[in-house]
Amino acid sequence: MSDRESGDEQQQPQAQEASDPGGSAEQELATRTLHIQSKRFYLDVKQNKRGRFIKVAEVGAGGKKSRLLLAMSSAAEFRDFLSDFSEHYASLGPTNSETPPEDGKLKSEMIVKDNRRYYLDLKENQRGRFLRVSQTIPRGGPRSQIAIPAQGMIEFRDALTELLEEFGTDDQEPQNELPESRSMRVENKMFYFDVGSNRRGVYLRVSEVSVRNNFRTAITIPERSWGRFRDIISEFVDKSSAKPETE
DNA sequence: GCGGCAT
Repeated sequence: MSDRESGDEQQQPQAQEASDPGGSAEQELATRTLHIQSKRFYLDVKQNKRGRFIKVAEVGAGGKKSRLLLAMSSAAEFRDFLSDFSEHYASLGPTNSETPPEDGKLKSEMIVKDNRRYYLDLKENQRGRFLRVSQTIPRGGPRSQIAIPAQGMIEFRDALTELLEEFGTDDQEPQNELPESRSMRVENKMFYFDVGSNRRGVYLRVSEVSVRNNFRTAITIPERSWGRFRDIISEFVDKSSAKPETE
């Protein structure tokens, strides 16, 4: 069901580290808590093998939670826009002044980073003015959004600035070098083992090519599951009565 | 002490 990374909120870091010697766990580098009117915002700098990012979580008075993730570079753009938005906000007249915008949007900006788009809209409703930040990912993925009371934009920006000054605004993707490809011949087949990586992570592609007719098939194994593949193959090896080949 | 014109 849950196909999203970082989808689970209540994870014990220690337990996760222990069960994940490979190191794909998230580390929490720093956190800030803001109280803005009835809401709490948590700004967490986190890091996993995909890189460093800031998670913004909003907790409403009723315990309603929402969160969104920003790469460090996007967080920096966001921070800069927050200055613009608060300037604009400061220049506005009283709420519900003579020119209510038709779409309720007083000012909008967009941040694009890879697949993710962040829409920043300063809006106004009966309750007052607020900055709506919504994150969309393509293919109809879940849209996450938070709403920052306009009065809190400065405070929010300052907290973000502190974190960015400490942890940088670069998305240093560790792009750790991938293992060399391997291949081996077994009877009339060649097997190729190629490690690659894409947006969804690192994977091992095992291709089988017939020496006879070049017929090719392949499977793609996500890195997370390599250990389980190994374990299952080990079980079969242990139960096997075949004599091992000489290499 | 909210609450965000939208799935």
